Amino acid sequence: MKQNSENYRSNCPINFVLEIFGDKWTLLIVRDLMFKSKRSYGEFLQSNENISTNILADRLQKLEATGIAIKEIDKQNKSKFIYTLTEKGKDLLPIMLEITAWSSKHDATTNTPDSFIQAFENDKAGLSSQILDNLK
Amino acid sequence: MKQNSENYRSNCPINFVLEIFGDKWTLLIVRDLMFKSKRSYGEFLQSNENISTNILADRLQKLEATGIAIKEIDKQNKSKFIYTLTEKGKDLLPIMLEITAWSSKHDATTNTPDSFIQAFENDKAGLSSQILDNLK
DNA sequence: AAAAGTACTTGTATAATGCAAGTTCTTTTA
DNA sequence: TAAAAGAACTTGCATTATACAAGTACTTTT
Repeated sequence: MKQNSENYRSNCPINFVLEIFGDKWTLLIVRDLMFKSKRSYGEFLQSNENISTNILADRLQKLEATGIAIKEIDKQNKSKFIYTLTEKGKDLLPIMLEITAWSSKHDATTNTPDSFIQAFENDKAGLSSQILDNLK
Repeated sequence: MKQNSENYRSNCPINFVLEIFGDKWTLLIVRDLMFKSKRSYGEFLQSNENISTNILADRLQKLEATGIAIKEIDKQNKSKFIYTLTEKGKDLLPIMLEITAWSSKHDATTNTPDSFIQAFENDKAGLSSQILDNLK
């Protein structure tokens, strides 16, 4: 039997993403890693949405477990860990861009910069590679 | 004051999507509406993931409240309601396609048809308009 | 008029989340 | 070199969300 081989509710690709990101917090950490150059527990804690410490710890561990981020000791400061996106994590960029575009269109209060919208509409590839370069 | 004007946790576009879709069920209903030609409560109930009746009722009401779907009496059968995607709901298509592509790449057990992957890579616009045509 | 179909609602147990406080390990400061 | 500070969690408990089983209301078919 191959159905639901890893205890997923189904083998649907939409469901697969929900099993990882189907909560109110996980994707915010990806956002911080991808767009805000945040890397440490303390930095993630400071985001506007106010994540709790236990939820943050849990989600970081799940992001590691699912191979979306890795955790390493900071070489400059050994009391610190830094998290970085794996290739699998970086591959989420097109989803993140489309989400941003959708919210910008449908949420009047979104704070998306105009420059992003312009770049997204006129030069999606350029925008993407700029963001990915930033992660190196 | 304009910050967090509608009681969102922040004005971030990623967060905006999470406030609507940040759970394990809501996006599955959108999937069923968008890709599976499902329209009624009873049809949504039958999906593989096994949603509970109270959660389904709650999510359908939220999808209406957020303007992503509308609920109407079925003219052929007045004991039945049918749900359809609004323009705002249809605008989720690029996100859904990117999610499908990501899962297909990173989940070995995904059931995404090869024909989808081909179309997504070679003719994204054609794939999109074919899906949207189907919703009319 | 009775049965079946469709869409929910309700009650209750379990699980997830939110909040405040405490712990451990490393680095800096006195 | 001992004390304080920084960073990353962990723990306990109250609140909220979800899961499961059962029941209700309205419409259509028999």
